[in-house]
Amino acid sequence: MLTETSLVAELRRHHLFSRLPEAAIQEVCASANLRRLPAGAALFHQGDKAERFYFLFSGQVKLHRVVCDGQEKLVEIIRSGESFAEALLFTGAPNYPVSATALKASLVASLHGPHYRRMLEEHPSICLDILATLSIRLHQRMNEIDTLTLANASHRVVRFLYQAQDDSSGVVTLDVPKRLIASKLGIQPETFSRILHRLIESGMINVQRRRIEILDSQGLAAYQE
Amino acid sequence: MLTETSLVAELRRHHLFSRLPEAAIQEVCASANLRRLPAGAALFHQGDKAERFYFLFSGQVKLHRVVCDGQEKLVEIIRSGESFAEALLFTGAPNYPVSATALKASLVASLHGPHYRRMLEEHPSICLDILATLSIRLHQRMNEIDTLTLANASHRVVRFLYQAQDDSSGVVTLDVPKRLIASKLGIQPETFSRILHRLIESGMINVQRRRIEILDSQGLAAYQE
DNA sequence: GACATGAATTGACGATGGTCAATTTGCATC
DNA sequence: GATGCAAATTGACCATCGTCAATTCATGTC
Repeated sequence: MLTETSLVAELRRHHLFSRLPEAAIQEVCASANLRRLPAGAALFHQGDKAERFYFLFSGQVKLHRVVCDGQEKLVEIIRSGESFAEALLFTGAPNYPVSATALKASLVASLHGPHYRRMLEEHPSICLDILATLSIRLHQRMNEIDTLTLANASHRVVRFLYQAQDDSSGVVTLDVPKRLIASKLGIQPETFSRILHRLIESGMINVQRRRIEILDSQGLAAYQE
Repeated sequence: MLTETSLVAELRRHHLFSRLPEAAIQEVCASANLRRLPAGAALFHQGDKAERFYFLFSGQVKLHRVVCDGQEKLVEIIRSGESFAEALLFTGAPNYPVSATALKASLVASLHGPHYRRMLEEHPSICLDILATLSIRLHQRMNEIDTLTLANASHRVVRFLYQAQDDSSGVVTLDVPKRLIASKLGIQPETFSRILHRLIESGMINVQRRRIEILDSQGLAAYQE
């Protein structure tokens, strides 16, 4: 049961809920739970039965998969205000394809999938919004696939820097450990470190802790070519 | 204008249209074109203005992208009965993110996106079906990303063989040239050839032309580990 | 401030896979 | 069957990246 008005108000701002009439929101909240996760706690595991989806009020959650040789692969970082595992509402897949773990202490709403789905069937106009979100995510994935098939690791890193620029200000602020970035790029932490170093030496970027400054944007672009 | 009844009937079997009332189908067909493509012909190019989406009646079409260094990357093979470029209906993206080229002589319906979208807004119940399709595709992409981040090329090939089995009969029939498969796996044709050869030598598979037979399923699984 | 723990870095080494080139095979067309 | 062209294969070589190990650095706790 989710009652606190400030939290419900935050939920309403999300596109999954913004067009639902008040009564429907109330009903969804009635079957919702609030969960507090300390840093490092697991929310669900890959393969678990998937009846619930989630909304992150505060904190940070990572979605990750274990691939065959036991290695862990970062799929996505969830930030406050975002929903996750909602795609399962529609596929009918019975299990989560990823694991979810809190990176920082987090506050999440756990929502009942089938319940929400019934709401959706009664208010189908929202579907178009959701379609838009999913389509965009599909393109993001395609972009990632591009990045991963780029021949060498340097290209991937440079491409990542481009895409991660906060606002074309030339500054990239990493909000997760570098080894997770490396995992997402499909390279080893050591390799990531070496490539950054090479870019520093050639005067293209400047790195301080988790703050990366792009000095020579054209040079980087040329490096990609 | 799409009039031929057998083609319209085929269109109706697709989930994008199956739930539309007759009148709506008629209207969609009124703004549709029929296009015949010889093998090798381009349907649209990456970056083109995206006002239309497509349905393939017969033949084979590839969706591909040109990545930065001029190399071409296979995104997807479209087979008859499938629609493509329909995700753009919802994102509002103005341009195609891929190019489409006929691999074999093909017959496609070219449908007007905005027109169809208006239909959808009037019959929102179909949206749930479309949501399901998109969600499934999202998972496929995630799987591909897994494949691509697997450490080495052999793993990718083995994984591909597993996923491409027609019906767990242990037979994989490639319906496109091997170099396109290699492209999709993010490796070079030469490497693909060598890995297949290695698998043959170790007695795990048998290759005749484009027909690959999996002899030792357990052995392959172990190879993956 | 000392200490502990995990992240990041750096070096050395070796396997993997890309590149280039030459050759063979398969397929379609005349 | 002969010809031409693209696909596929094979070999040799080398750059790249992963692995292992040691070290430094950062962060939080007592």
